[in-house]
Amino acid sequence: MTIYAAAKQSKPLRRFLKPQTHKTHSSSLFLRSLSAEPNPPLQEEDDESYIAQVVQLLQPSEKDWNFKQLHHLLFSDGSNPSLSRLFRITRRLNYSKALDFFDYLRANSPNQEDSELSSTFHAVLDVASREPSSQNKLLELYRRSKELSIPLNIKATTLLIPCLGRVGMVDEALIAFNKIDPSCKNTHVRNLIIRELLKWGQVDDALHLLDEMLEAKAEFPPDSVTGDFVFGALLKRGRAGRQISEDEIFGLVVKFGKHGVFPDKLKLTQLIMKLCRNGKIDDALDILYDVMKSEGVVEAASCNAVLTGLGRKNDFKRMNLLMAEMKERNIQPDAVTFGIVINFLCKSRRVDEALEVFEKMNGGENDRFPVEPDVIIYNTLIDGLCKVGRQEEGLQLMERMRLQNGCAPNTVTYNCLIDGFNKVGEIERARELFDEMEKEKVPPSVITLNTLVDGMCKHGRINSAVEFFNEMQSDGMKGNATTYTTLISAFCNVNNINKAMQLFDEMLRVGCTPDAIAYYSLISGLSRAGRLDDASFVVSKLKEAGFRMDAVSYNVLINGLSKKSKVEKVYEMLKEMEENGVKPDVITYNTLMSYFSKTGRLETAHEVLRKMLSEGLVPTVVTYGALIHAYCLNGDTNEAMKIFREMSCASKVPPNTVIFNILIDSLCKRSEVELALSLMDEMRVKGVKPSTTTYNAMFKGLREKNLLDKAFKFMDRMVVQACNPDYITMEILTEWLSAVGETEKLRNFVKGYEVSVSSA
DNA sequence: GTAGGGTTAG
Repeated sequence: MTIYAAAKQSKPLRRFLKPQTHKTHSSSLFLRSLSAEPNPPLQEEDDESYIAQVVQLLQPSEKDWNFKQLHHLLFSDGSNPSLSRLFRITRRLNYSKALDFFDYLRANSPNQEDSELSSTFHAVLDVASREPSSQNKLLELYRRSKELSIPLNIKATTLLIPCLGRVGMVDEALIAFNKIDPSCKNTHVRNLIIRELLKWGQVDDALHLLDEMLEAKAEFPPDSVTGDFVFGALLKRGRAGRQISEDEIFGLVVKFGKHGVFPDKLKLTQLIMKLCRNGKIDDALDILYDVMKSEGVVEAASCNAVLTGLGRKNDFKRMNLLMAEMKERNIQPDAVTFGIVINFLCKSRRVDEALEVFEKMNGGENDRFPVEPDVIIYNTLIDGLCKVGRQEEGLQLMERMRLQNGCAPNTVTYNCLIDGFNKVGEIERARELFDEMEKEKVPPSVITLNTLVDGMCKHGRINSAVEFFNEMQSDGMKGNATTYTTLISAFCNVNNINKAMQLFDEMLRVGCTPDAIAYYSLISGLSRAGRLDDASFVVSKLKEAGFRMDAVSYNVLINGLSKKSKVEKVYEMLKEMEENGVKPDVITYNTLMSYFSKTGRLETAHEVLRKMLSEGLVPTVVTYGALIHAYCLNGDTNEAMKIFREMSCASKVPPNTVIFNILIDSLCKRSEVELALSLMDEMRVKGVKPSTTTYNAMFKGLREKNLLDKAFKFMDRMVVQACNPDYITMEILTEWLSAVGETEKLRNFVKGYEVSVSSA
């Protein structure tokens, strides 16, 4: 509908254009119009001939107008013609004539009123809007109206707002809107101005006007058009102006709902997705239930969006409630709905429940709408099975897929299975599956490549991995950042830093852009290898590439630097962190504390602890470990024991094996073996498992006091607990037991492990 | 629906 057609339908104008037919009138006009029916009313006939005459007079160019006759026709009885007549005359002229006529009226009309000017000006605008290059003409007219202070009526403003908006003169549009009489500000004109305000990012102005419309008893409430573009605007983001917060979105949707205006199916789903993405699941659910209750159209997609959000929050209870609600309201679940539930169960390692849902979805007796599982659902299940080590069942499910029409295994299916066999160390089976892909004409992807490369790396076959990568490359497949990161990390882990660096260079050379993870991995590898200059070089490259250092990467560097006692550099790093707005975390503080503790700087360690607490960070078992270690190294086992007692009761951080090890080692070294033994008991009582280090410390202490029986007891316990001795254990025991002629016991000890290995 | 990464104490 054109703007003109819309105007024609609105009431005030119709009153001008049509004969008066008010039933309460007993005037002659009323009778005449009645008697004239069904023929055109006389009034209109009169108007028509009058208008035709005036228009005729206006046909020559302005200088040739018959001003006398014109004046006579227009103003002969001393009063101006009706607004309706002027409007209709003007609308029959072309743009330039209309403008001339308007100027003539302004100059000559004897009793000039705002309404007359406004109405005629509106007619000029209307003419302009239907001519070529209407945009420029309207803008010109707008400027003119300001220059000459011509008041704009609602119709004129309605025409001008979109035109001003189009060229970004949104402030002017708002001024024009504000000048309209409040009682005329109908929904249509409000829609126009709000739309422009939103378009140009003037969110606050828009929301303010919207609020007026959304009031409970608003005179001009929102309509479906309002809803349409407001909901649309709520979905867009990152455009000019401030962001509309999720809370505002929720509030608006609710208020629209109170006026019976709801987002359409698609927008509802998108709004819900947006809310869910930002953690506003409760709001998303509220909106969904609102629409359901108002009997709006809700389809599975909207419910699926909420189900996804609930799944992410691990809220299985409400997932079930929503599905029950869907059933009640006859909202048919689709494959995606089942996929979400199955995926949730698989990711929570509840694979058997996932399989139950799967069996029910198309075969269950109580389901009115059977849904065929699709490839994605099969793949989800196969991945779920593989992730809990049931890759054989995964294989069976793949066979079952082949039996279902249109559900052939694809690349993802194979990738999941290959990863499954990799994770349990069955590299050969993984490789066989890869070969099977070629036979089955399922193309491998870069993920297939990376999965196999990772499997080989994780099982100590880095060279095979490189070889395989090269083969794939000669087959035309390209690696990506993940491929290189996998290999780089693998080489770092075996301390082959040069090879790692070489791969990084290769990655750049072949035009594969490293991502942040690639940089982080190399930085970590270099730091751990003590090559801090190389590490900081890579840091500079990371920054050049536009990535940012995060707390973890700084921690890696700080740890590396403190291991090399480069304290000044550590402080430099801390300063840089602050400058870059990266807050030190618990691990940063723990790293610092353990460095100062190890180097005997107890006071500095305490200072770090104070700072950490003042930052609101909660000490962990590692924090206590560092502190206890510091006191032990200072020879103050009493204070160490005091902290040990405090940590479990006051701070509720239970000590772990490492804490006990520190204390037992220190006590044994100070010949307080009895106390160490009592800690061993405490470990048993508290269910903290001793490690090889624990036993080694204990054996050293016991040897000093020659407490053989106790040593034998611990040797038995090590065997029972399958706690493997290391070379230190063997050194202590061999030396001690040989010296006292108990080599038989030592032999049995070693044999015990052989037995446990063979039985396993 | 599938792949890669880095941090602290003995």
